[in-house]
Amino acid sequence: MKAPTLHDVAAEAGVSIKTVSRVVNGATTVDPELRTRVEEVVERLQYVPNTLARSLKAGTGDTIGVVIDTIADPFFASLTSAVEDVALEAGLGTVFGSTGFDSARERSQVSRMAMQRVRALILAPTAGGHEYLQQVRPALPVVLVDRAVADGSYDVVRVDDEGLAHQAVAHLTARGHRRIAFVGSDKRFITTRHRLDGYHRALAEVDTSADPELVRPGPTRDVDATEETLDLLALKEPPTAIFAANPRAAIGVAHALHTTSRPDVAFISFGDFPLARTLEPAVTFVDQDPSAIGAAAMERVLAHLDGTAGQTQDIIVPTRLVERGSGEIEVRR
Amino acid sequence: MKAPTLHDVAAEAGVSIKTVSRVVNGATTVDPELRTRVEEVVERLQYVPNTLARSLKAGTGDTIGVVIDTIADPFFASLTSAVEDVALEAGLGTVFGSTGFDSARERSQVSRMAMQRVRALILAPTAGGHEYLQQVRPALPVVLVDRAVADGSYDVVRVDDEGLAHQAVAHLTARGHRRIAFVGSDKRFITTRHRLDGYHRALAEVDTSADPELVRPGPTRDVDATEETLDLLALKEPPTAIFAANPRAAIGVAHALHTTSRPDVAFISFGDFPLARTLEPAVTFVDQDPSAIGAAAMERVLAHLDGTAGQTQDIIVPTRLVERGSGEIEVRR
DNA sequence: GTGAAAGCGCTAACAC
DNA sequence: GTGTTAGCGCTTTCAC
Repeated sequence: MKAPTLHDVAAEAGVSIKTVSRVVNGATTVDPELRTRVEEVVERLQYVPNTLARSLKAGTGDTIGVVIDTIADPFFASLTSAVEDVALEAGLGTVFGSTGFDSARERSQVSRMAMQRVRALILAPTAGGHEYLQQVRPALPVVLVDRAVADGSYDVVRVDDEGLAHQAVAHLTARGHRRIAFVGSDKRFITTRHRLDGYHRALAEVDTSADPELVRPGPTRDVDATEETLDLLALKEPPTAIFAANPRAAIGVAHALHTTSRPDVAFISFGDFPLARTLEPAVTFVDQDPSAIGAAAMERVLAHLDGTAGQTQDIIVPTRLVERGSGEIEVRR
Repeated sequence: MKAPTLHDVAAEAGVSIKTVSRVVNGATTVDPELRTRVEEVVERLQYVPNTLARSLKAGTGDTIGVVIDTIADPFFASLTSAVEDVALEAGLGTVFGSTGFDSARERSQVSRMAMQRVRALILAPTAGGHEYLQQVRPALPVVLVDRAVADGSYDVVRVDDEGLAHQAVAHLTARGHRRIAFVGSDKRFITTRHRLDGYHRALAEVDTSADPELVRPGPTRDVDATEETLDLLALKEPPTAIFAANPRAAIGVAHALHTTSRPDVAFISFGDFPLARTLEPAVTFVDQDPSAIGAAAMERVLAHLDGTAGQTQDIIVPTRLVERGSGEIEVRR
């Protein structure tokens, strides 16, 4: 039981294959009588046009590819959702693939998408090398999201990691904090390193250097961030404030702070998370705006497809620090 | 600057197009010398096989389609992530489309996927009619997730909404609660109605009928659930316990409960959410296990593709109630 | 072990 | 306004 083709419809309606094609594609130059006859047969045979064939003919597909760490991460889920919304308006579908933070898997996902002839690729690059991308590029516009790669020749849409981390930590130093801990998720990520740079710069501005004991860029799961935080609180000289470098880490930190009843520790998160506004005190955060990043990336893709992209761009999506209480706690005297 | 084809490689290597095809597809029956020559040219020309053409020839694509409310919902993000993991092992890619709860958009997403000749469809149906699905079905295995449609002839993978809601509410009545509020997200969803049924049954078992004032199935955003909760708490006879019918509503309820300092109100959520374990008291919940649903749905899809699917199945993924404190609060005397 | 030719479903020329 | 033809890139006979 195969799907009917243009040919089948044409035979059934007693017209040529091309006439059916015209009807299906809404051409106006078709005799009204033939048109209705064809439409009737299309309906009866349940004819569904085959995009594969169309795309093969056209030389390019009608989907755009999104390759990210994992769709289960709310940051990337929002980002991808925004990409889909913009893509859909342009009549493009969305395929996605997750890397699981593995650069070999990233390569295989990208390769699969290149074989599928996606129109363009939106990629959150892993920590690995990206020379291979040069090879797909001629055929395929690539827009990076969230982080750049060493080779600066790609379009990127991201936030100002260094600057925002600096702003957050300066927010804390302005309230007298000097022992400020840094809890991140994975030092291998360039974003974590940039946020760490901002952290150090803010401390340097108040003539302080970070106590290595307070710098924990490592955890990859919440529970680790919780453990790191518990460990920090148990130090001889514990931190008076904590900067969490991403929402995942922040959730772990928040858990530790609450289960040990330490609302006196100042706390700022890089990225919002559900219930951050509900905790006592509510969690001050730097907004990451994933959906703005996704929408901007997709707009950039459309520009490439239009041929209006011009020079390589490094787009910094504007964000802000939202004061909710936890970041405004003054240092204890 | 077009992508090179088998033909280009063949010409360059001085062999036939078929030999190149064999090499690319890893056939063993190729002269080693020719093989290396071809491989060298493939590398030099950056040849990328065209899946579109392969699929056209094969008559079917190599992706599976996932159509859900929105990928920004953590429930569906986890579900989709699990689908992708299983699909990838089977060598299949994942396309997704969101309905935005709109049944017209659902139809257009499904239609787009049918045109793309996805191998199978995993669908979380909207509230609208689904007669149209009958038409795609012959060509396309369909597995529903999270909720069924009126026509019971589709495979479904879901949890036991009625039974779990009953279990949650019975958990509350067992602790003396009789004034138990129901806060949902959208009455139009069949899942909400099933959960409401379970709610009513549990109350009936203790010879109580629900006070209509306490039943709020309507909110669609957190802020609404927050407002509904504040309104409930302000009643002359407020509820002593609240059952939130989904995580989105639960986040709203939790916010209201915490900002008004009402830890005395018992509370159970249908579905876990980040920080549910961190709040005071930690939130008791019924597990929804989205990733088990996604994995089971994809396994079912693979069975269809193997031709081993057999009868239509209604798969109920086992779940459990996790006691964390908020659901174990006894009624005040 | 290798190659020539046909055809997957469609659209874009180009006749009629 | 409508039909015929060629060919998109690939795989699959079936000869050699």
